Amino acid sequence: MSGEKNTEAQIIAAAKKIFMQKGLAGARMQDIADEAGINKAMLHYYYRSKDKLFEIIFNEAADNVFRVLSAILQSDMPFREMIAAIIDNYIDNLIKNPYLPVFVLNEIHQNPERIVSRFTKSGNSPDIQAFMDKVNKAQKKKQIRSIQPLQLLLNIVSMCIFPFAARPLIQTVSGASDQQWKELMEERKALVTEFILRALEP
Amino acid sequence: MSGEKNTEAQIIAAAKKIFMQKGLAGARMQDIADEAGINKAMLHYYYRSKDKLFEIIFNEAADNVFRVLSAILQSDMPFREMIAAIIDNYIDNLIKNPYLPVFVLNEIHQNPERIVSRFTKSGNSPDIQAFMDKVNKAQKKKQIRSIQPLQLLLNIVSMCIFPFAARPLIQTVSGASDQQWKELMEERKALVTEFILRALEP
DNA sequence: GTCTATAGCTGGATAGAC
DNA sequence: GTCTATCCAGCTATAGAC
Repeated sequence: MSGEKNTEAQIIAAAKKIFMQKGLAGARMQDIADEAGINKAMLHYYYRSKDKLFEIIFNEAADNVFRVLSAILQSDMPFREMIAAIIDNYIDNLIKNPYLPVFVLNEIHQNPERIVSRFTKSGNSPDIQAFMDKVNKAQKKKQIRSIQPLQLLLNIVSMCIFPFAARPLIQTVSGASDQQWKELMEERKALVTEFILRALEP
Repeated sequence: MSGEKNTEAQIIAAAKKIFMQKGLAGARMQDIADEAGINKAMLHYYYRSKDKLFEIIFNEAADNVFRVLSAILQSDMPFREMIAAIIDNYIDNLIKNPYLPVFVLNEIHQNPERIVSRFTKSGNSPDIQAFMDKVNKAQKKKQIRSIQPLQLLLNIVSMCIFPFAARPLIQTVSGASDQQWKELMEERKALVTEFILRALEP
């Protein structure tokens, strides 16, 4: 009875780290056990199988991706503030979770059904319709020029997420140190917001 | 002597398909053999090991990613045309190679040294400096407003590549069919170009 | 060159002692 | 609950016949 809750949490933390870095196929139960400072048998004792353990980690990660969007879409800030909030929150979140994009993108790609079911399961799926309504409303009011809402949303999340997915490549190409990388991403918060708002000027 | 050159090419084509979809860790030599219509032993006869075969496929894919950029960066078109050309070529290329982004991103992430060595090996590494010079020159001429060139480049490639990396998620969220997806991406060529040029207006 | 058979190893999962 | 030992499936790689 010594570990129990504690061991459980340690396993989740270790699994998160390993799965995020190596993906489902690349991760080894032994890696996770080592990371958690226990042995393989315990993993099965608590979480039955590799797949079950993975599912927990993946769902948590997928929810994380959605949550950032949906929280903001549900609020009713003015259009420009909403854009700024989406970008600020995404980039902040990704600075804290650098492996998230590649992990989620890769596993979705390997098994698309996973994300479909997670999205349908509602709870915190982002309300895309609400976003579209807001864009259309801002257009009617002549606050922004005409643009297809889905394409705008793609532009926003692309500019937020992609640099993190391509980080090793970007650091190689640009020769940026880890410190410079962080500064570059911090700069992006204001820069991307301004970039988008300028592009939308009527 | 029957197959020879032909068999070799068949193996590469099959390996490309399987590795692109499943990645290094997820792919099985048996999958590749099945796809090529031969048996496992042949793979080793021609390419020695799984790692060697993978390296060939990965290098080809990485070069592809770089080539799109470097060809345009080497030409000396006017600034606005260069932007349009980068976007057109990237999106066209990705419509033809939908698995490319996730594959390259994921494998770079698993083993960053791979891309570093590929980039250093020159040949067709994109000339980032040339891009930066062009942006600075356009700024001096007051053709565009002030922006850090690297950030601009990130914005451009992000908007081109990310949607393809996130395709299953986007189709789920938006409910787009495969046909609608293709139309959406075709639309993006003009849309992203206009979006960027508007954001850069002085 | 191409195939079948199999060696040799890795890794997920379980049995059973404590 | 936790550990050690072990089973067994699946995989890469090779040996050897044709």
